Amino acid sequence: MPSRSPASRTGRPRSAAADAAILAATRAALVELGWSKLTLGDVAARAGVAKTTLYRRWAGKNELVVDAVAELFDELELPDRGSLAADIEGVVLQFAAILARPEARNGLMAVVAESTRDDALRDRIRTLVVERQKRLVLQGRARAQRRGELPEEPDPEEAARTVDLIFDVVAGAVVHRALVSGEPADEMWVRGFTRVLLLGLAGAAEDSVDV
Amino acid sequence: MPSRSPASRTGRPRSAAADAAILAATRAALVELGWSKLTLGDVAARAGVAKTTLYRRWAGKNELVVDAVAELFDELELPDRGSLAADIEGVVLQFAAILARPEARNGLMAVVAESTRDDALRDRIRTLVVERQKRLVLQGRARAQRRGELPEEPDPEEAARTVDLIFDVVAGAVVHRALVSGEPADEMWVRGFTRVLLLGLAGAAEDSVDV
Amino acid sequence: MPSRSPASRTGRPRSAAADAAILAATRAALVELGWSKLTLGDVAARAGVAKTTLYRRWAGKNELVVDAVAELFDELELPDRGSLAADIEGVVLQFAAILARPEARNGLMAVVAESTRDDALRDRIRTLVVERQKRLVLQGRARAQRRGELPEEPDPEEAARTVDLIFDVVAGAVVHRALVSGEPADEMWVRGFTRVLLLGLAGAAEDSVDV
Amino acid sequence: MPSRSPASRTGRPRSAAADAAILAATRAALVELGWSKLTLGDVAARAGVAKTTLYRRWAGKNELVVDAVAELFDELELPDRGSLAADIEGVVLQFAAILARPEARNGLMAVVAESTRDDALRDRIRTLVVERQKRLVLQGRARAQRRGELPEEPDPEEAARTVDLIFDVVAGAVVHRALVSGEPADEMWVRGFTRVLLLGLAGAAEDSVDV
DNA sequence: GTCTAATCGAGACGGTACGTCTCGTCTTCAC
DNA sequence: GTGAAGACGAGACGTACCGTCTCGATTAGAC
Repeated sequence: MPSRSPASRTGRPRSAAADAAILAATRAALVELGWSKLTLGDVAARAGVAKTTLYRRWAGKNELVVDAVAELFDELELPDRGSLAADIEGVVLQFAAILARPEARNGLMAVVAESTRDDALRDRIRTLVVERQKRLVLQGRARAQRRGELPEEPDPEEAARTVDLIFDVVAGAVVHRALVSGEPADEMWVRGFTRVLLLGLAGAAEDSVDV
Repeated sequence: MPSRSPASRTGRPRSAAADAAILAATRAALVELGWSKLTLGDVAARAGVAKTTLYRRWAGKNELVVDAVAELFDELELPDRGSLAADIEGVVLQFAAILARPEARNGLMAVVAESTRDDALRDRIRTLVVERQKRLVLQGRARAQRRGELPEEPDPEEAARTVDLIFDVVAGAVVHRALVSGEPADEMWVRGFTRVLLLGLAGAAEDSVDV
Repeated sequence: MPSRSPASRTGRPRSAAADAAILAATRAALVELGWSKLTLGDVAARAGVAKTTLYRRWAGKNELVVDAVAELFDELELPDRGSLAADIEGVVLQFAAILARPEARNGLMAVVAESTRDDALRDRIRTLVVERQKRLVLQGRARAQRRGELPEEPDPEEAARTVDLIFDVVAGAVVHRALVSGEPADEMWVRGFTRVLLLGLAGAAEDSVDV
Repeated sequence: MPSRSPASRTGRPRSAAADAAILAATRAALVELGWSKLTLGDVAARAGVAKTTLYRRWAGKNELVVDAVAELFDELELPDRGSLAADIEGVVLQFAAILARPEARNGLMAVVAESTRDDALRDRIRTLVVERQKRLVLQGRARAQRRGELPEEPDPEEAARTVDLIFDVVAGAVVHRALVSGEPADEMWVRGFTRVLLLGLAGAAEDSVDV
């Protein structure tokens, strides 16, 4: 995901191996040092790469960390546990498990903090992390509709709003539980949370039908 | 909130005005520079104070920023809008308004990120920010019970768990909406969110009675 | 003057124009940047040549600059102004004029400085600059002998020592005047200097005859 | 000789020992590495001093090296060997001995080269090295006048011009002999050079009386 | 009305990392 | 095989902050 000059045919090509080594080194440094003590010089040294190579590909620490962290969330997948509630519980537990890893919790929160002052960075996070994982919500809804647990959505705009709300509530609550409250998002908590969420959504859907 | 040596009777006392000036300067620096570019030297200069004075009172940047940000959330209060739903909507909107201020969004997320690697810092945040604002949930429940909107809680442990869940969901969802999704937590969104939350909680309460 | 591999018959021959372009670019860079800020990458770019080409032909910055500067002194020639004193004054003024050019003064002194730690470089300077210009002293003496201003030298070893002394005194004094004292080596100064030099040499010659 | 802010009474005073350590470290680095490979970071490390301390006191490499080298020439003194010629020979030999030291020859030539592009640097060299050592010429003349070897100078302006000429010729010739020709300025060469110089000056003085 | 001790400002100190620059080499494609 | 292009590992640049220290100058309570 490092930036490349658009059309350059001549000259020595960039080493493909270097990218992977740099991202892995970044995650290792996040684990050991955390975002605020992570230095690009140290990452370069861990990756066995010169500082210039790193700066040639990434604009700075934030972009690098976003790319390194984004890869972590690609592991998420929607398990088929037979019911919508069970599926959600499964993916939420996976999400909590990733957030339990120090490189994810520290790196993610730090770049989110930085992104409050850097719109380009916020877009990068949205593109590489948030929008990318909304696939899970969409898959879950489609599967539940196939099972007959959920009706077809008549209004696509309303449907999109609901997806966003679900994502904000799920991601927000799990992150807050894990990082701010400092309590584990364990099976028991997840079951309670999922129940509230599904009942709330079901109730809200009925209401809007009534109205 | 700066630490003081326990028993010092003699000598020149610390300037009381300096504390306030330093915290205000910290917030101003957060607005202009953000957490990552904020330097204690700069804060000292803004406050018209020597670096030594600052280091004498705070252990480091994180502690200082937590103190500076915590004050912001003390403005929150539970409005009396006649119904539980309206009260919640009101306080969530206030919370969203504070999170729209750059010193709050940036400072808060940065120290949360740091706190993932520093237990003492996480405790400081919990004490000064999170636990301090749970009063809003407690007040809201008490008022709703007086109004008859909510029954008395029979099980105090279950009640505490519910308070925590509410706090995680509310704070997490609003923060995620505002900072990660980058969409405004405006009145329309807050109404939808509150409906889902209250219906979910009500449904879950019925269920647990059944079971 | 760049080094060439001794026997290379096959393949594309080296561009002859490139050599001249590189030396000219080197002088231009000396004027603009001076020796210490001159970079080979910049010279290559000015000459419209790849860095590889430059490194294939010169071992480094010092060798390149010596070659570029040495060409400047080939302009010197002994004018025929009718008398030994006038001839010397003429050539000294020419020398001073070259030393007034920034690429000469800066490039020459810099490589002399470097040569104090690099014997190969000192030899290169001696061969390409110093020995090459001693021709002027030899020509001047021969012409003065034809005119009857100077006697034939009986002792060739003593004659060589005198040539060296003259060269050290002339070159050294003019360089010191121009670069260290920072005063112009103008016609008035040159006349005074030449008078002292010739009277000194004449007196020394008489003495050695007496003894 | 490092620059100091003119009137600063408050704050921690600068370490006096650091100056001496830095200048000594500079000379040691000149011996080992030469001017062009000398780095300020290395000098700081040798002196047991932080880079910032060095940059706080000197503007850059050139200023530092001038100061470090200038101290070397303060060792020069005019010996009393009984006659003007012998005194000159003595001091020239001392000068040649200093120029035989690598830190002097390399450092001096390098800053002279740099000074061709930096007027402030040229003034610094002139003040700290050249003008400072003209005392030797003045002492020598005064002593010779006391001995009756030289007449009193009637015209002070002419006298100053002669001092400058002597300095250019002596310093220039010795430097050229030692650094460019690469031959030793040994006793034999110095005797020959001194004879030419004194005879030339004597002859020129007579001439100007005649005219 | 001292004495005394901790405060205050100022700023130098030894460090560390920054992001940029240039080095000289290497690797690729085009002629 | 040469040349242009440009990536590569290496390492110095000069700057900015770090958190500590050393100063002289205030302060205010204890004596």
